[in-house]
Amino acid sequence: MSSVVTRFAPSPTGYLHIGGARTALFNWLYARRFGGRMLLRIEDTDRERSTQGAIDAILDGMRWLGLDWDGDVIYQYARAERHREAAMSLLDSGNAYRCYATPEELTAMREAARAEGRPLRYDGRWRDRDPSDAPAGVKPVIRLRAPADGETVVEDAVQGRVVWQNKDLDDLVLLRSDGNPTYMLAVVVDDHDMGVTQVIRGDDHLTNAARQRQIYDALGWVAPAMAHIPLIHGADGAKLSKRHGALGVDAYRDLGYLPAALRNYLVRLGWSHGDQEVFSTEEMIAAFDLKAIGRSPARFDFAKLENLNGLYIRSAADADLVQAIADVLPALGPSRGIPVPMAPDLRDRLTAAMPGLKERAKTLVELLDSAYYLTAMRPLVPDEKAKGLLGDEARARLAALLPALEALSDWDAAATEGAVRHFAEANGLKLGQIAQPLRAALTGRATSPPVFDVMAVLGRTECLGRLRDQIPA
RNA sequence: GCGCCCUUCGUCUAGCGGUCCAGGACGUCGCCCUUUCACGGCGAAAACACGGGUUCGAUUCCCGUAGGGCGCGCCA
Repeated sequence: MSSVVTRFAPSPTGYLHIGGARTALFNWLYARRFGGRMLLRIEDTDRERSTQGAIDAILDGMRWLGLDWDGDVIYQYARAERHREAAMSLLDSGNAYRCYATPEELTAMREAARAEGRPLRYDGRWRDRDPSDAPAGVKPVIRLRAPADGETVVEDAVQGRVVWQNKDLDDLVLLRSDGNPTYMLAVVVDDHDMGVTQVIRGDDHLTNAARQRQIYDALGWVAPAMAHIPLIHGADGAKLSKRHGALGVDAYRDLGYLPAALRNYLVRLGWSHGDQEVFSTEEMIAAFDLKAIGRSPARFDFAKLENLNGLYIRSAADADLVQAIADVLPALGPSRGIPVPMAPDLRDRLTAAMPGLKERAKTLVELLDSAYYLTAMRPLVPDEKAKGLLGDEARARLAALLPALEALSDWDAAATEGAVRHFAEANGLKLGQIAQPLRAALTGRATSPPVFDVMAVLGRTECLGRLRDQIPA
């Protein structure tokens, strides 16, 4: 009874995209669910395209999402010698052979096949050829001598039993002509050596699973259990591209999404647990199950993510939200009118205003925008809608109200509300007729948290000042 | 072209042969609450791709068709 080992194995050729993030999440949940470990392996055998920047972005993305891995990060390329060994042993056992076909030759072969409507597969031209035919000066690749007949079967935890006829699978390259392993070989050797018991990855790898199964068999190893999860599509149903939501997770952070909300959204994309929509991390771990993963691709829906994010914002602690804003602030740039880093007194006022603000924001960015009134300098510049609320009549009312506010000894929400309500009653006004101009004068906007709460946060001096700014001379 | 996979409201999904004139959530619309906007509450419209079987009975099982996706690299 070996304990569960999963792995997340991104190739460092770009940021951690949303599909990769979900794959990581599922691997993480599965490992946590069964008290196992999740390993992280960077698949950097493509020396041309792998970059340190991408590695950093992936690691940062996972940390931000709260997905930790067990043990050290494993770099696949560092294990190339071990992969070569495996290829050589396959050569020795007759399960692999040298192929001297040049890249140009193979391209021509594929083009001819395409033109004639034949399958685009390597034709095995060196499979049984005598080594003495080897052309001089051509460095060979090493190919797997895959079984020609019969079938290859993958028992997939999500896809079920999937069967390929071996005649439809060609002899894949194990070792390139420069002696470096291919992905197909490296994955098999690494998963085996790392003791991986459960592979969970995107179903773009399903065909690879069959070919990898053949390598396992040739090596005489037992293949890990497989689970191929459906891909995430864009809102239009087409493959997720940069045009849709295929942003790096760092972009979601900068858009003002909370990691917990993104995790919750992602886990419900393709997976379900009855009618439950909201999951704490603990609940997710307790409920996660490969069997409940669907087989059809899911479309990414920003509206639902936003809704969930709003829910997480509303239920977050005020201080945590202020900290979260402080954290994204540098990425948002100076255009928000808030100095970076945030001054301590602003932090305090933001925290005080948070109960009213968080109720009406779906993202941290909205939260920040709605805090405009806290940071705005006198005299405020009202936006168009606020201007509409500050006509001559409204400003005259504010002028009439001013003395009552000035006379207040206590300045809290209850006191100001009492004064304003009394004023409205005495003048035969509906509360909105005075509260709305008040809001516009104090916040420069037509919408805000409850205006008496705003007044309490802003304080007497600032409020009276902003009111006088609007009163006709 | 060949192989594999998929197909329930606009979207994410529940459903594992009768409980389904199909349930939940987001979104949309309406009403209520209300100093604005939100939140919250109540309600509405909205789906089993199509055609054959199997069965007393199919959303559920099988086979086709159509549509979509993925793969077919000395990329991963």
